[in-house]
Amino acid sequence: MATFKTRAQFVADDLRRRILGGEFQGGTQLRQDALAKDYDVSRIPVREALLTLESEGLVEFHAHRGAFTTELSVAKIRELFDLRVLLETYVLRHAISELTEDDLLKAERILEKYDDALNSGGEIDNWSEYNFAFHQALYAPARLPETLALISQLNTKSDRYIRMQLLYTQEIEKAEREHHGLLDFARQGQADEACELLQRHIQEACEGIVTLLEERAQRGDAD
Amino acid sequence: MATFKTRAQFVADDLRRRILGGEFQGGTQLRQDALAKDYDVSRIPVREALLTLESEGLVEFHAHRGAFTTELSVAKIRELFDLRVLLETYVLRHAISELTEDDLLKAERILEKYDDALNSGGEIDNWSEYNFAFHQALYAPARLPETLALISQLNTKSDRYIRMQLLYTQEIEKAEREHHGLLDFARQGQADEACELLQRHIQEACEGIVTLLEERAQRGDAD
DNA sequence: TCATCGCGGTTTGTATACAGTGTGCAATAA
DNA sequence: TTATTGCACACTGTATACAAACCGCGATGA
Repeated sequence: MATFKTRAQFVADDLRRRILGGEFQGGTQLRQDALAKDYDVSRIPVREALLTLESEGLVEFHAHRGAFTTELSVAKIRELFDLRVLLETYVLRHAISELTEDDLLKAERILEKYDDALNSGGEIDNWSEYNFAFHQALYAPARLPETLALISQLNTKSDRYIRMQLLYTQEIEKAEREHHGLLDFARQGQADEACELLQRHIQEACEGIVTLLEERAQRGDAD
Repeated sequence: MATFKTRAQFVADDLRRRILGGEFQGGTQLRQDALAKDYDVSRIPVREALLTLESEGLVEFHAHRGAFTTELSVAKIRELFDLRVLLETYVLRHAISELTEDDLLKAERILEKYDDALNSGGEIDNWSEYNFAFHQALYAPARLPETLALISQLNTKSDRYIRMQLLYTQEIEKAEREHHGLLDFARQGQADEACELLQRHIQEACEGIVTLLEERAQRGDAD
């Protein structure tokens, strides 16, 4: 497991972080030469990293023109979040019927760490990771690895927008309350209630993002 | 759109065809050098092709050990088909509420072509393509491109097993009848009935594959 | 004025060459 | 005989070098 990273993987991981962190505007071209100099490697591992990111939906290749960061339309964002509702409620329901005490403890521990981080100052950067880790922990007992991989894929694609919303609105506390609610329902085996809460949790986040994007579009903002 | 293929894309497309066609046993190593000679290109485009196929789930990379074709466990196959049911009934329901006469005609035309191919002899090789084209045509009116992309991904991953089932059992006629049934329900706007049929259609194919794999495992077959 | 063509520079795509890692076999010792 | 070490080979991962495609700008002509 501790298989040490190849240069291409390293570049892919770091570039993913930078893209999700909002360092590039949507649609900007990622010059292979510049990236190669950034990381002090040749263009080969850079190209391979970009291919990986393409498969994750973060960049797009155009033959002989290179790689560009992607930008999602409002319609696509809505579609992704609808898919998340479909897949995540599906897997949550399966998980709840298989939950052990140990699973609950693990999820709880992540939630606590996240609470601490929240109280000790707004470390928004890795909030996104905590958030996803909590959801993963809650879903893991379902033992549906392919499904979890799909969910992970959808989350990666929409991650930039989730972060944006958290930066500009103060919805973290709300998300936190809902996470506690999810865990409580799960502990009591109330699958229907948990799924309903999860659905609202995802849909309201989506609406928050959409209104933010539309406000921005109306102001003609580029930043 | 007629953007001409790069060598890497060409290799990826052909290699995908070969893998899905069953040319390689699951788990066999794909030597970059050998493939490069096969296609008379250098190893660079071969590596990029393999990376693309990795993102499609057809091969797996192990650092410093190369690429191996994947093999799915029965549990994973079941999981993939369950996901197909979930996503395809979801998108079919959306499609039916948006269907135009034109959409129906397009789907019908594909079905007819497929009927012809079936009557004029068992061209199983591209049956798989017809099958997927028909489903896509039926789903297209939903206008959910991200969802269709996910469905396409799931189909690619399970394609090898679908072909295997078709080769060893005589289920094509059954699938054909069900396709006509789907189209009829769609035409009449009977979403519930269509989704139920679709669900059976997918689940029974899955069971066929699973029994085939289990028979094979019991016989200790390698081929 | 505006469209079209062509050319040079820039950037991507690919071949070749080299470095680093894993693997298997042989030699050695217990 | 069996376990272990070390070496050689094979293959992957990456750097460098070259070929080909795109893009922008200026010249040319209607």
